[in-house]
Amino acid sequence: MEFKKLIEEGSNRSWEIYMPHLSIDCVVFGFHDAALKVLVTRMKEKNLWALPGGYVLKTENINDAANRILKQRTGAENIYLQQFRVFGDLNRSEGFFEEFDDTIWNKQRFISIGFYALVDYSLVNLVVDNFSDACEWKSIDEIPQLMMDHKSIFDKALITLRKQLNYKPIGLNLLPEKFTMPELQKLYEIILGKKLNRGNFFRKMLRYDILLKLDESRKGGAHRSPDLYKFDIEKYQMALKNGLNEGW
Amino acid sequence: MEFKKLIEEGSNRSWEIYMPHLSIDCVVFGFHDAALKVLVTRMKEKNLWALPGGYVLKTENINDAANRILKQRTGAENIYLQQFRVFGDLNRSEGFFEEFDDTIWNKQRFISIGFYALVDYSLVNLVVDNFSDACEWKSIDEIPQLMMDHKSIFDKALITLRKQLNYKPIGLNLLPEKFTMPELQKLYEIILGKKLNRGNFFRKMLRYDILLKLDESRKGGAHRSPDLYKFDIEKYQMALKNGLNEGW
DNA sequence: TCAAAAGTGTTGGCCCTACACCCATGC
DNA sequence: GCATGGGTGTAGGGCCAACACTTTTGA
Repeated sequence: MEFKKLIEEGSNRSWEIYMPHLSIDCVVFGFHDAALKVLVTRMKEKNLWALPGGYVLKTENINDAANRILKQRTGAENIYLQQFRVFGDLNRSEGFFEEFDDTIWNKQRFISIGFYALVDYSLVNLVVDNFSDACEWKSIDEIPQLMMDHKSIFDKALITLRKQLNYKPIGLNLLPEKFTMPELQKLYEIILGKKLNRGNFFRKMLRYDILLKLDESRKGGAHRSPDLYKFDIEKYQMALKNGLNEGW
Repeated sequence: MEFKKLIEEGSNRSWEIYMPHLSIDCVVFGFHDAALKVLVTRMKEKNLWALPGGYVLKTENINDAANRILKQRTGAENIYLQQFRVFGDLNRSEGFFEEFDDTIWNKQRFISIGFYALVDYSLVNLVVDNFSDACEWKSIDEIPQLMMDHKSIFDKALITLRKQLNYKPIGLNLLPEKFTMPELQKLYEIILGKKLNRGNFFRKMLRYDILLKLDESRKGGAHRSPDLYKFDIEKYQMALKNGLNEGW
């Protein structure tokens, strides 16, 4: 059984180079075809879907590890990446790797740091690694059953993302450089899972003062050509740092 | 040297019962004398202040560990306790325990999960443990120098707390059961580090609809007696769950 | 009776909602 | 020219800051 061998051979090396009992799981969001997508991989043999993840080198910072793991999967660098929660319940991996020896790396208790990432769908090249036989984008409303507690990691990431909409700008990492207001609105609506009023969204977005209107419009639709915008990077970064609507 | 012995003797036991390389640090906030306070302990011999913390038993959930650690320190149970970030940089403990053997528990690399807690100052009984010779409340603007990266853990906790004010109710765990509006306002002002308008605070708080006005007032001041309030626990919990001002 | 704190009223401005109305485009 | 989607106008309400006024209390 090739998979079993892979795990067993990887085990020794893992014990050597990684922090034990510590893992990273990433919820990678992308936006495509008017849908919010999440990156999932399928484990060989097990035929089980999982969030992309990995371990932290003994000589590596946590954030660097998350970036490395994502780069291996997607080729993308300088991704918007944020830790949002630790998942460390005792029973989170119950029933997995039962067929292996207790000393096997993968069978240990793992405390996993959840990161979520926002990436430009068009810039990503998915990579299948040794332990997986598939790596795909799935719409957030068509996510297959996920292994262990990965479903709840995903849920928590989505909730966090939704909350972020209230006080942080979003879109720079999910949309192409140039985009229209209706496209941006669509992104918001899909993240939130509900319709927003067009005119009000339009003005609210402009009031945030993070957009630059371009002298072009998106031709090709059957109707009036919408104006193109891009983000004012500096103001966007400022808003990311300082928040948008903060009360008090 | 007694301290050294303590550490060395504790080491073996720690390796046995705790998850290696994983720690918990708690930023415990209390409110007293019109000041926001934080719990700090002083390590024996080292004469260095630190945030209260501990480790996670191999048989224990993360949140249970945090609760246990806090209960040992404060005697308080059912504390408002929330993880807010992981601190896992390579160099975070650089220079500590240098005089010990490399195999000693305390000298390892630790990834620390930061929790912050809100507790009723009056209900807490501070406990000095084996490794510390002091455990005290310090005002947030008079915090002594803290060991390792504990200062930045504290900073991040305070920032998180301030952000929470924008979308979560606060006070249930920091104030006594009955309190006045000016007292609640004082709490907000101290957390935020700035003055708020009295009338507007008053009405905004009432609009949140989480307060119950009592038929009593706080006698004794030299001036008009302020009305007493308490939190409507059910509505408070609802607001905690659903947020207060959420946009979109 | 007076100072100071606590409760309440008032005003103008901004944002939000909702809906309506134009404008542009491809058929 | 017509349907449709995109940009803009507008009326009403709520929240907000700022400030003023009134009430209550102990000295």
